[in-house]
Amino acid sequence: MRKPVRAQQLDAFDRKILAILQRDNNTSQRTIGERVNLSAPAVQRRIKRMTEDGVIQANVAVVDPTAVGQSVTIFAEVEVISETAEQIEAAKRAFASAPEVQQCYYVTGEADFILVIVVPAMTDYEALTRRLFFGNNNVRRFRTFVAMDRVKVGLSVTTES
Amino acid sequence: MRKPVRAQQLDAFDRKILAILQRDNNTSQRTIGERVNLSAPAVQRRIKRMTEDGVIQANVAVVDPTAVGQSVTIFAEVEVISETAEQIEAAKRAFASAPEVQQCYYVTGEADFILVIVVPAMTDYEALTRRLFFGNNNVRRFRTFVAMDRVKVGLSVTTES
DNA sequence: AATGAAATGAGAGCGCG
DNA sequence: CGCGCTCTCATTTCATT
Repeated sequence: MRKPVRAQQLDAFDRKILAILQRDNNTSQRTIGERVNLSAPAVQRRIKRMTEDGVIQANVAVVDPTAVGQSVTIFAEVEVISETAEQIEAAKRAFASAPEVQQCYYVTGEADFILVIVVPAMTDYEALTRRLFFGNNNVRRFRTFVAMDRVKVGLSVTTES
Repeated sequence: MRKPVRAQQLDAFDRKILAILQRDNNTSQRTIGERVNLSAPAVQRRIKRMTEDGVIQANVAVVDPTAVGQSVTIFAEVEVISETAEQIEAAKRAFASAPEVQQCYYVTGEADFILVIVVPAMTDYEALTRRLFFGNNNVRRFRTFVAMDRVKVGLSVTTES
């Protein structure tokens, strides 16, 4: 089940606050207030409300993968054989449950899934493919793209027009 | 230029702390200390050191794209014509500068770049392709994958073996 | 109904042993 | 590394429009 996001309209204040928090969520409420022309408690209320509403989904630290020995980033395009609802759900669960899989999207186009995978070395990816792709008889084929450079990385989203 | 990450060895404490901060960076130092069996100031010192060393790259809020009217997530595989260093750098800059482009990777394989793009609607993506792909005479071709479901999303990285 | 000002309490950031 | 302190910041209360 997915989070029930009561997507009500966000006003200009909310959007500005989100823009700041997406860059640095340790910014003090007083500082945010000064930048958006609001008092600290007002900022506090809005952040709380957006968190409850699921607009703010999490507050996380971004860690450099190479610093923790996870130096290989890989994209994998996966094509499945059967696209029945049960089969798709099973594949989603299988992919999402692997800790090496950072991101998993179900897509339209020439592939069915796109995975973003981070592993210490290529041998680990090889092992993962055996487990995740060759070990899954609903996977028809997959294509691998090895990242040579992380040109831009982020989950941030444009909140201002 | 890229950040100079003095990638020294992280011990088991550091890795546990990172694992916690990647889930919720608002966790108090006292709570973290209890979970990893360390005092709060010790936790603070480690976090400060890892931040200075670039292991922790940022602290950000994760915002639900649909809540801010950015409801379409798209993957684009881009193949370029010339792969000279200057041309590649120019492409990197062009892709990274677009705010709709959340993530951009330079990859090996059947494509040269993979982009993760988030826009309010398909028409916005269409406009973006004109600007970014058709307007760039070094782009040979590109393929589009529209995300129907964000099965798993994260920048988190496995810090524990 | 949402805001801003003031008071309270928790947590971060120090130096100390 | 842990213990104490200080001080900033988050959080609540209350009056106001």
